Amino acid sequence: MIPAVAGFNAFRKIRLVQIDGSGRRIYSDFDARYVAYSRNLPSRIHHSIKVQHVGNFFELEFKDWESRDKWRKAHTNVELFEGDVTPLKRVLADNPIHIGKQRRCYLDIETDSRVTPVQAIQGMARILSWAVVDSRGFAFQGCLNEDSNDAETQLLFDLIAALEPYDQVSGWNLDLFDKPVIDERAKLLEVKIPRYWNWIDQLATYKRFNLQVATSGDQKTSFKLGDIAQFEVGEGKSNFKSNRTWEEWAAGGARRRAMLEYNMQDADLLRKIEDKTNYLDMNFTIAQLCNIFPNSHSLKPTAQLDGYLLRLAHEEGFRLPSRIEREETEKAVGAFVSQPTACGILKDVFVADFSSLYPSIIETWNISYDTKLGPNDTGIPFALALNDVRYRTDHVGIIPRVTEEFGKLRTFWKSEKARLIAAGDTAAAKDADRRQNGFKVLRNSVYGILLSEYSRFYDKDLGEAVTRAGQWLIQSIAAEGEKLGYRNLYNDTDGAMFDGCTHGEFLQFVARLNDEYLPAIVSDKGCVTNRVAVDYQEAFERIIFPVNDGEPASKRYIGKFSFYQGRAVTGKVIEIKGMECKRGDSSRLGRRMQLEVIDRLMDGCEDPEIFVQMVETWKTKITTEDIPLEDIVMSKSVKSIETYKTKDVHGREKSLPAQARIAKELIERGENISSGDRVQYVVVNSLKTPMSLIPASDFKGDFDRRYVWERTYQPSMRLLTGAFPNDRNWLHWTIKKPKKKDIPLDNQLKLF
DNA sequence: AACTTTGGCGAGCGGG
DNA sequence: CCCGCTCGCCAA
Repeated sequence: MIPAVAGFNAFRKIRLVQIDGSGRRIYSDFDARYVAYSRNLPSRIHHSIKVQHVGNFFELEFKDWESRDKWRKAHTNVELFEGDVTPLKRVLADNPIHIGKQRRCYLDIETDSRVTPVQAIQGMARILSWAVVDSRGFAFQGCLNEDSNDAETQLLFDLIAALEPYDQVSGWNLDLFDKPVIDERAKLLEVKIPRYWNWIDQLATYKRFNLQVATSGDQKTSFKLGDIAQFEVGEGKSNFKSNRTWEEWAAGGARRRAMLEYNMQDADLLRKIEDKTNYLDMNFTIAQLCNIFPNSHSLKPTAQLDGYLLRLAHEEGFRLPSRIEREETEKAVGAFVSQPTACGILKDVFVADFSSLYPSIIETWNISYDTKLGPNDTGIPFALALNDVRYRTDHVGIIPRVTEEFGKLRTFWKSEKARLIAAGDTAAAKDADRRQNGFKVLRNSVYGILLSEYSRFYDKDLGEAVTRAGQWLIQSIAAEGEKLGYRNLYNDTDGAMFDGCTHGEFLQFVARLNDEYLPAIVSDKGCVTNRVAVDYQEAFERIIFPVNDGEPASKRYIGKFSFYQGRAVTGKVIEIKGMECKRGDSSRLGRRMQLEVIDRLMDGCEDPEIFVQMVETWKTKITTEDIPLEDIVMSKSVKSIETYKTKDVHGREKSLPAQARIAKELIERGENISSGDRVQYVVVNSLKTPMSLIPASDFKGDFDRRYVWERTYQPSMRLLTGAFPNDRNWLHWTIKKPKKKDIPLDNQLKLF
């Protein structure tokens, strides 16, 4: 196996990079090949297309990307495989290459603050300084000597030299700022940037991996480096004014040194964040498992699965479908979600969960592009999917084969982890843990690519076979529970909640589902092997669904566990789903008040009067006292400004949403706000339509107190209505006039 | 030579 | 006052 740390195009060649014993790069070149595979030889092949047998396929080789593309478009009737694959991906799939360990560094640059960030990424700002830190903490720095092209050229040369010993370069918002700035300046100054680095955006990496871990709303209000560093490593940025880099650089002496220090501090924060989170390491592990280089692109599931599957296909002599450009894809139906069937403080609620529902369905029904039967295919044994599409069962399909493999590899690395921990090898155990988690990530992303229009595996029949089976299974076990006299409270996708039974009864129920019921109903559909199973791991001592407009809401609840991860719980273990306190776009005071209410409710307080007092206290505080800015600002992310709908359905002009109006204003002032960035604003008058707002940075003390109270109270009100639906009129403390239908007379509340 | 999915909630906007 | 729509964010 060749351990390659990087690879890139180099004029009709693909150049792979290896590292020798003394850390020097060794290059090996491969032909850049533009190929496609076909089962049959298409008639009248032009002589410029080279054809040869490869396994059971004909390999068609074209002279370049354009000619392959043109031929594909002109011959859509010919079933071509892997006809989209880039030469680099081809080399990685077809050769005994594995992704070598990366020598990683962290990079941050400072640029001329006199031009806007938007202009800076167009190449209009000089780079004033750079800082590079590596995993061991070794640091390097460069500073512009004078305001001239020659000096900046030297600065870039020095940067290239500093990066030279590394393979992977990480930076915060690297893809949307530092990298484009460097590229543009290098182009302008005619400096050639080597191609052998894997550039990875640490912000994008953080966002991707942080999605999976439970976090509070407070942590989600900002993804600025300083705020994330504060949260992860308890260390913020200094008070250097980053919008005055030019002045500080120009002043020279101590002020210039302060700028350099600030620059270096940021680069070092990147290292500290990684040391804490290991997200870049996690991504490297996944990239390595998939035979792709660990750059920003490697964060995407399509890239990961493509890398893994192209290699597997090459090794085993099958071929993957070509990715085709689609106009637009039809929407597929997804999971089943029910509305909770009860309100109040519900006690002793039991949860049955399907383990790895979608992968287990794929394996059970053998759902794959290569097992799907057409309406005219007869005489072949099949499993019948719930969308009436049949999947042959006489061989295991590629897609289930892969989910199964991911599952087995995960099990293997889990046991390795345990073995290594027992052996006292913590470093290797950590690595094993990353691998088991990597295979979990990969296994769960397989379903996504069946319904992604950008994926070579897109097929609505495959994706819907999965989701409809899921709907059918969850509804089936919900009905089975009801047959036993349990009350089915709520279901979402793969989990069903019941009350009206005991722990022992529920254990038996779940055992019977697994031993008899599920195997029987699945076998009825023609499935040969059953991989579908439910797990009983959680029970709630109490659970509350919030209520809005008299209806309990789906996707939201608070609960206190009595049984968690398969074990009895004695302490206070709380679960909060979907509530405002977990959201980064809710009001800070709303989160605070809601957490206080949740805390009391979960402590077992069932006296509404206590909560009435709590509401009164909060209301007095908010309607009379001073409130700091941080409690008043709203924070939301924005998309790129052109993508907002400016017209309503009748074609009339309509105003943009609040966050977009603020973003637009900030962009006009020259700030660098791009898709995914968050903006902060204060509502000055909520009675106007549209509301009057100001950017948080303009705050001088003027804000709408009524609005702040509504945003604070509503999240708690809905929970209190859920807990005590008939004891109080919780609308009493709202400021906007209550609607008639909201007056909570018993006969007007549905469902209970 | 680059984009995992659908379901659902609540805020805000504006028309009828 | 009600409703349909968009948007951001979360559950799975």
